[in-house]
Amino acid sequence: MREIQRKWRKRWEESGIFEADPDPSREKFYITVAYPYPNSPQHIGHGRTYGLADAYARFKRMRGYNVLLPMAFHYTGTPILAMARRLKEGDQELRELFVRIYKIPEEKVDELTDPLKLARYFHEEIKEGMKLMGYSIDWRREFTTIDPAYNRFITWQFYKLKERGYLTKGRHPVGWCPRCDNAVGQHDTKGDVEPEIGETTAIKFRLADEDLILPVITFRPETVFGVTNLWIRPFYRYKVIRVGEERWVVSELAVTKLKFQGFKVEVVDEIEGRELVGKRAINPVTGDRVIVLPAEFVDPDYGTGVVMSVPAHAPYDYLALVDLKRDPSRLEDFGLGRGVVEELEPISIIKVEGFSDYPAKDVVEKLGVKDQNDPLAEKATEEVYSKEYHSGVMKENTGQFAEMPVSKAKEEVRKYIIEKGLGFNFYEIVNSPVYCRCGAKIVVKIVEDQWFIDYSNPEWKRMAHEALNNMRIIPEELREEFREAIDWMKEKACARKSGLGTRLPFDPNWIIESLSDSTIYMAYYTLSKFINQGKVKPEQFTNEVFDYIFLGKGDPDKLPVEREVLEELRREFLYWYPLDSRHSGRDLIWNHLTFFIFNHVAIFPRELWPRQIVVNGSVTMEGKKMSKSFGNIIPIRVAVDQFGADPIRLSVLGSAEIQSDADFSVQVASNTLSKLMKMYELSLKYGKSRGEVSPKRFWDRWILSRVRGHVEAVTRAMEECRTRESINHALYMFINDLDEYMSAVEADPAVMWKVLEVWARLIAPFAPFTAEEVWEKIGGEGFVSVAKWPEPEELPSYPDDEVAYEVVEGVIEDVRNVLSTGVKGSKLYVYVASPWKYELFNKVEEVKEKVGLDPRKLIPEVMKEDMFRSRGKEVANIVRQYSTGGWPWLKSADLEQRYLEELRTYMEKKLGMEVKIEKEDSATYDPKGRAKRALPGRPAIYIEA
RNA sequence: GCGGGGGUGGCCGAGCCAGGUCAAAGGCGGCGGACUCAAGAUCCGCUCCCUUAGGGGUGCGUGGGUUCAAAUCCCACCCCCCGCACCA
Repeated sequence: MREIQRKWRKRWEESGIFEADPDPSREKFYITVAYPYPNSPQHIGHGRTYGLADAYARFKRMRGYNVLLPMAFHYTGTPILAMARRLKEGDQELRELFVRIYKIPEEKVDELTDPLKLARYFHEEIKEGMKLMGYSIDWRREFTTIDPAYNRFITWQFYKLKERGYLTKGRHPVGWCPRCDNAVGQHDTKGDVEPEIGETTAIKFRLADEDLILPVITFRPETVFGVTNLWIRPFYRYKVIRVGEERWVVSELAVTKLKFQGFKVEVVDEIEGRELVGKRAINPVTGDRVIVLPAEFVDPDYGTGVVMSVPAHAPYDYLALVDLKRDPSRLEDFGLGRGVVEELEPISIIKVEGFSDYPAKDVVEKLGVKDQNDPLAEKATEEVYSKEYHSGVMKENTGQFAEMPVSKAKEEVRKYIIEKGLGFNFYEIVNSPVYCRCGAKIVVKIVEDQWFIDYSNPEWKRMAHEALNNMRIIPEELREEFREAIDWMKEKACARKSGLGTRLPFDPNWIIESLSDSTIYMAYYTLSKFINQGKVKPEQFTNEVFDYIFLGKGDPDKLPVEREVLEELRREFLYWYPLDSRHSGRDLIWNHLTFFIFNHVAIFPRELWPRQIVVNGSVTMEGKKMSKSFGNIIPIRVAVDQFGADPIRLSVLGSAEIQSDADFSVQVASNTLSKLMKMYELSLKYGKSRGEVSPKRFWDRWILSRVRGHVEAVTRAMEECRTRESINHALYMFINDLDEYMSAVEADPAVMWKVLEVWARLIAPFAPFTAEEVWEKIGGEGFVSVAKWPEPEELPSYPDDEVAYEVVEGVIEDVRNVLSTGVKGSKLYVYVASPWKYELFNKVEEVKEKVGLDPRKLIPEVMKEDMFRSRGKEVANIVRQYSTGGWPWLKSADLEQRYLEELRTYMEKKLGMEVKIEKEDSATYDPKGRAKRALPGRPAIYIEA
């Protein structure tokens, strides 16, 4: 197998059969797959999308299209940087992964601390894997997204977007590491945690007797009406800061947060939390005086380090209050009497169906939460929140918000607070603490001047919908999801300060991020060939040149590219565009694929909008999700070495239809291999037996007819990328039939040759190596990869023979059924039904066109004829049986009898009994009177010892 | 919550759009047999319950409905998975 793979890889490469150039005489088909991100090797999971695209490309190619399938590499972004850095920092876990799972030599790993080397390394690794898998890619068009020419292309794209008013600038919150002074994404955090940013409302509580403000933050501004007290950490030094004319008390980290969120703050003093304990603060919304109480659970790193307490509706606050009531002695340390606590009672402000006035209390009791440190408290909080949010209504003690549903009040109260200057917007890391790899806690920074692509633009959305409506989506079920995705799109931050990629031309501090520089690159493949061939220099790609190539604008004589080359570029682009099929994984619907639609409609004219999107599910490994932690990721190179490219291709594409997850299993792969080997061996045996196919025997006709059926089925299925069904027919069912043929009868060499000749072509999109080898062995011309796709018409059709086979199989099954009851016998009598029953069946077939299969209508209709009416009851019974849907049957008793005779020895062999064919009407032997049970397609049987 | 997709036999999974040959493809697992000294691989048969001459019952998340006929169509309910971004 390895030898075969090597051989054909080499021949394909040398012959250049997958290199596609414009050819106006042929219809083109342009397919692209999402290019890989080279920060890890390719594994079996990638074989899904690439394998499908390749099989589809090969199929289309064989159907006569001039097919282009190019490939490039996506270097843009930060993960490559982050990974190289981790390696440099000596991350053992990562090193282990590289060495043990990715099988990278130890000494090589050290070199990969350089991000570019890392990218290049995996780039080559992935490319090698693609070649090993036999993908029919035109490598002349390869590029990376940091190539100067590509950068120019992206630059042009962004000029276009700006020109059309699709770029905007604004404020935007991001996760930020104060120590590294940089934006932090998931891959920059310890444990790869995505920092989730939430918008909270900060509410300013002013001390009653002092000019100090305690700001508190909350996700539930509407609960401000239920505040009973504030919590402060007693033994912690807070900062006193000046903000405008006001003096605020906040924790140290909060000072940083406020700065990053655009506040001008100045630290003027410090104050110990306990100094504030016992003081009264004014609830700015209600005007209530609430007491400041000490609580160790207050985390100074969360929010402002001061929190408001709403015991009626927040389980944590309720629990804290209960604890304090249970043991008020702690308060004495702060010079507070017990009375202070005793007078604190939860204030109910929300009514919820099925709960008392104090939902927090209800849920805490229901779940049996012990105290504030009980992990169940989190769950309780979620439950209360969700219940109140969705079905809660504000009570009459909430002033203008009374009777408002909580979900609405939340927004209204928040607006009110901000408009009246009683508080402000504050962003917080929801899942804090999240740590940067450097160890610092991540905060939220409001980035000013952030660039956005404005996908919220209604006119743009309308065009995107239009494009979608004219596009074929495979599988069709996902169209709805695309619709949603388009509607849901809003401004997308499209640039960041670090990472690899292209700089924003009009604001070079920014680098275009990776999802935004990969939306229309399919157009660029039509040009990259010329760059790689040296026909054009990157510097020659000016905006005006692109305008001409892609949009046909401008004066071609005034451009820095020779007229001839320029026209060639334009022709090349116009030949391949529009894109015929875009392939990618399911996870990219909500970003890449939708951006792909948006950007195409933004930049290109209607006639160049993409025609089709194909989306596939992922791959599991022996039924389990692939993940680093399971250690079940097999790099492609390792897998190919172990199982062979064809078996991997077949088992991944054959195990699931497009929308669901495929599974890779070692067992299936090795079964597949042995099936392929079997066909290969047959090609050795029958490779030279080409001859005229003149099927005289039943089995010859049958196998040819069946093969024809498989050709039809695979062709139909592949047009819709249904690889599972295709492979089922092209491999499993095909071989089953062939086995049946060969075991039933001595194979006819000419028939075998023909069957193999068709098979090699049928399997070529899925198992190209084996197909080429078989093709060669049978003396096929050229490469099977570019041979003509088989047409059903190449094979004869024998529907009667196929029906006869099913009838006989039915008989065999019935006999086995009877034998399983303990009956023993060595002779089988098979009785063919009387001719009048065939006439009855014919009649029913005819009548059912008019009245359907309803027996109540069928029977009277049939009874109109005397010959049936005279057999009244029997006919009624038969019709009733048949009206359950019917079964395959041959058109006449003679025909059925002839077939049964022809297949008599087959039945004898299968059943190990002597078989006699009799007629119902003239049975020579029928001791038990079975013959009368015979029906067309269901001969009666009798077994005798 | 909103949006999308689903619930099928021991498990995975087809079938559902176009209702009838659906006790329901295929695979895995299990059982039995052939081959083998043996194991593995391979091949053959069985694998819901009852019955034992090709029969019957139950059955495709739950409950209703439409129909001569429902895994498939309609309604309601329950449950599960995925997405909700600035990140590849």
